[in-house]
Amino acid sequence: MFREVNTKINFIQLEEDILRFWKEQGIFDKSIEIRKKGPHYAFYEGPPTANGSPGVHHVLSRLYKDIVCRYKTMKGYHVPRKAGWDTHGLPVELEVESSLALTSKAQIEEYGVARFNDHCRQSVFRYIKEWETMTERLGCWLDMEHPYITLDNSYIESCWWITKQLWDKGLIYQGYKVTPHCPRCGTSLSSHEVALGYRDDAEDPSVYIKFKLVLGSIEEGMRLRSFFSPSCVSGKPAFLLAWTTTPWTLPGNTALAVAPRAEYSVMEGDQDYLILATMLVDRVGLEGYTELGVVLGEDLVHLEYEPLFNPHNFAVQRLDLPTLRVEKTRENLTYSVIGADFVSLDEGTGVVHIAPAFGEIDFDIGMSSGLDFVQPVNLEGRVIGTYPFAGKFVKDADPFILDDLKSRGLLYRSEKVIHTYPFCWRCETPLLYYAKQTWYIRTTAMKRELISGNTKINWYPDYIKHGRFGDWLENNVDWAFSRERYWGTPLNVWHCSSCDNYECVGSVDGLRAQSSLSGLTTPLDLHRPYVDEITFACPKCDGKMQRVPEVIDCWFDSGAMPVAQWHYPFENEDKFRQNFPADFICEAVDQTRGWFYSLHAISTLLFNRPCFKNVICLGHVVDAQGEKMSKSKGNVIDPWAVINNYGADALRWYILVSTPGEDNHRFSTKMLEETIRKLFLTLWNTYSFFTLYANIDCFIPQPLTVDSGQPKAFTELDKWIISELNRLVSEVSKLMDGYNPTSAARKIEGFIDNLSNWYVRRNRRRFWKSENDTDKLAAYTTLYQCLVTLSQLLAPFVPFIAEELYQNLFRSVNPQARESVHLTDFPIADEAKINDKLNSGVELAMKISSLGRAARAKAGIKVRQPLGKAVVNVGAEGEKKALESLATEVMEEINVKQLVILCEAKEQEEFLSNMPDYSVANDARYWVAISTELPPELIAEGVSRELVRHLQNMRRNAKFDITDHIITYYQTKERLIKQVINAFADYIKQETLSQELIDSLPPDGTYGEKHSISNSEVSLAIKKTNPK
RNA sequence: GGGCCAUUAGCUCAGUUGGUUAGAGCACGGUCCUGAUAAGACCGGGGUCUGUGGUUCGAGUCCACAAUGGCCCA
Repeated sequence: MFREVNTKINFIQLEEDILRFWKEQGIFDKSIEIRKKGPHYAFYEGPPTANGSPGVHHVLSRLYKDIVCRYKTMKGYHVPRKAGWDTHGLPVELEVESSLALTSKAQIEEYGVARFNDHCRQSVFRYIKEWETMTERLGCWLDMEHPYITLDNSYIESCWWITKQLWDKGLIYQGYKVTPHCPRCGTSLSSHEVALGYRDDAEDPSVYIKFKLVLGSIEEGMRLRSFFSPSCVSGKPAFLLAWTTTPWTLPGNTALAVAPRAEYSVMEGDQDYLILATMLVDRVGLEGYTELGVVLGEDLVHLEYEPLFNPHNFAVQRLDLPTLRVEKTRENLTYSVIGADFVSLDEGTGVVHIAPAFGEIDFDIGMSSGLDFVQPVNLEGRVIGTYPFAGKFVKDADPFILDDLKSRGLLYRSEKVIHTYPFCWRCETPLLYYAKQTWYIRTTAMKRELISGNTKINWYPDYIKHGRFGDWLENNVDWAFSRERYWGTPLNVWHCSSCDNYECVGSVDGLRAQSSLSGLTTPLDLHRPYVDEITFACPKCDGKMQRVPEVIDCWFDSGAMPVAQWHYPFENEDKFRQNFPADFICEAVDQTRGWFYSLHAISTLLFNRPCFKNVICLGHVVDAQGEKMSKSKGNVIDPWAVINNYGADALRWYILVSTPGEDNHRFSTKMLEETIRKLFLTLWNTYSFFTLYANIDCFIPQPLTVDSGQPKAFTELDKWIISELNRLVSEVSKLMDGYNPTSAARKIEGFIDNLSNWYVRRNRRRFWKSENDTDKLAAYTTLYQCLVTLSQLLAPFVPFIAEELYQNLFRSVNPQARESVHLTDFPIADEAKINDKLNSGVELAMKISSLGRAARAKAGIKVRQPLGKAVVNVGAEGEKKALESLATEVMEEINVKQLVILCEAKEQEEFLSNMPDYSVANDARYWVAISTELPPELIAEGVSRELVRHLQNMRRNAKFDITDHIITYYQTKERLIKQVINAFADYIKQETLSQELIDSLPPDGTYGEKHSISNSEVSLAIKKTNPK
């Protein structure tokens, strides 16, 4: 006997029970243990940043990982799933900063780095707990008891080993380069962090600045000379007109750039001359100026101009590039005009202000052209020196700078502009492009290997490979991987201030081996500030080696996980080898530049090979309107709310089925509810239907094949659904092997629809008929096999409901059954049972039935009223045969006594040209004609069916049990009804489980109703024969 | 500014190598069926397959350009 299954189901309760069962019996561990001898399938968990509660948008990748790993496990693979937590980084620091009300690095240091980092550690562990609870409740199996945690000493030590490897290969260098710098956080941002903070509506000054030409620098013979003939030299001054949106960079100006090939106009006004690109004269709009003449950009190159602010006058150093030597003070400092390809003639003036201290291009050209380097701003973004606006934050200094220039007649025009500008993604401070020393990994040295390694990776969807990721690799730049922060893996480089020697130490033992080591604490904590205390003797000069202040980018931490999760190479060499490279990883598309890249880069640099073979790249979960979910918009959906209302399976299935993985997932609770109705209730009702009747008949499942037992008992429909089942198994396996769970799940949904709405509906009679014959057994066996196989097919997707089906249907009656559906082998399709002809035959039968019903509806004849004949056309002999073998089904569906199938075109035409009492419905290929003749015997039969229907409804209204036998009383004046009851007595009795049909007043204690059938009144009453 | 992806019914999505009248679910109106079903069936309204050009005997599908949205990069 199967446990009784209520048609009303509380999925929440069910899931919690199953969670308990898994936990108590250690099913997850067993699922890995029993596959130990199977082929290994390596999975890498992309560590979630433990810096916030998980939202429904985090569920997506958790889910896909779980589905694939569960599937592979059932396919016989050994799939350990080590959890991981990304615990370092600026986001953690920011959260702690705000909780401690600290607002700057100075305040953190005052507060104490040790205490500060302690808070970071605690904050992280609080969130990890939340993530664990959520993961478990979702039914995502992950070994969270043995996770890798990036803050562990062992993890850090492995990171150190990696940097040491790269150091030894000469792939790490300290560069003086421009990086996007957050003056508030006091650190550089990686390009992916910068990308998070672009704002399209940033308002900035848009100013035109006049740079005074040194007319004496116009040499004899230059074209320009003709415009500034001796008379002019003593007269009006000449200016180059430049445009900028960052006035605060002007004190750092050390050159102006022009496009050598472009034409520049010399414009004459009352007071002065202005020079700018001819193409842009109209755009700039020079009122009161007339064009004096045109020269080429190259004619301007090498001209000298006066700096707006001579740094020497404001106590700011002037350095030489590329040597960075301090230049001597010069009173009459002038700078040169240079020619450059990048000068755009789309906006501005065609004269570009160059400040190598700010801006990547500026710095690069400074390096290559040997410009001066003037840095008038410190790392907090404040102006230094003795400028009138010194001490101000750069953006606040802008108006003062402009006032200053205006008072000196150097500001041509000042406007505002709305444009795109990057802001710090966490604290919204405007980023400054700032030249400073940073540690780099020379990824460009391995660019070719990065690209060729990528060709060996299977991307899902595949266009990421050559699109987003491929492009990213093609445009690879060195990885700025140091951060001037506190909570991170400390950069393991020590510096000797005496002889400027740098040493990279790749392990704790490596430190211990240094002479005169001091500061290594017990217990060991490799974080700041403790690690900063570690000093040792310089092997070159015996000076004191001190660690550099930087920590490592946390993307480096996560990218190091293939190595560091095992504390390789210090231990676990076997584990590392076994799990490298990964067979499968999966994250959202934003990780192309994040984790996907850091994994690939580190692996390529270390081992010259990719470290993952297959990667699913998911879209994002957005709200029902397609908007990104974010705390600030307030449209984040709490996964707990969804789970507590609908259950984890519902959430899983909805996310999976509603949208293909790579697309954005619009999350709508309304659609989720629809999903539940569509799949879960259909499946559940089929399941409950089966157990209900199987228990009534004491069905004991026999060997589960269609051809065992009594082959002749299996009907066409049995064979059909088994054929469909095997086709489903085959398709689902193929799709899953191709990492496409969404399509796989949709196939299952289609099958369940067929099973419930065609197989079960068409076969109901076989289940409730009274004889316990082989036909009935065949029906049970077939449905049983479908449900048991479904439980296995569904297991990776909706592990809870799958477990319920399996436990009740299979394990309860099989003492040897595996303890859980998740310990079973994924079904293998029996290709021999897939009968394509039969499949398309049934499809045709469905089509014809549907047209038949349409034809009846047109004629206005209820389906319950039997009709004589239906005539259909088919295109080919094969179709005719297929339909003939399913004629009974079609005839029952459309309730006709005879089905005529016309195949020959001639027959069809003949029939169509001469059919008096038929109603026809058609589609592009087929038509179905139904005879509308109603002879008395058919009307009588129709009445009998009306009677049966009313009696059935009465049974239900009277709350009789489905197996209760009854006695039926009737009273009517109509002869028709009486005749029908007599003529169809056996039929009525059988259908309604009536032992007798008595023409009399009902006795007391019966349930009665009055009905009108074809305008004939009848009173009916029913009574159980053996009321309890 | 550049790249990738998407755009099919009111909504959510299918649509195979180009080939009959472009489909499904939800929602709406009507009818029917039903002792598993909160389900299902049939009919109806609802489509310029985002637009414009091109290739082709034939384009939702291939190509180019454009628009809108999303993501990524600057």
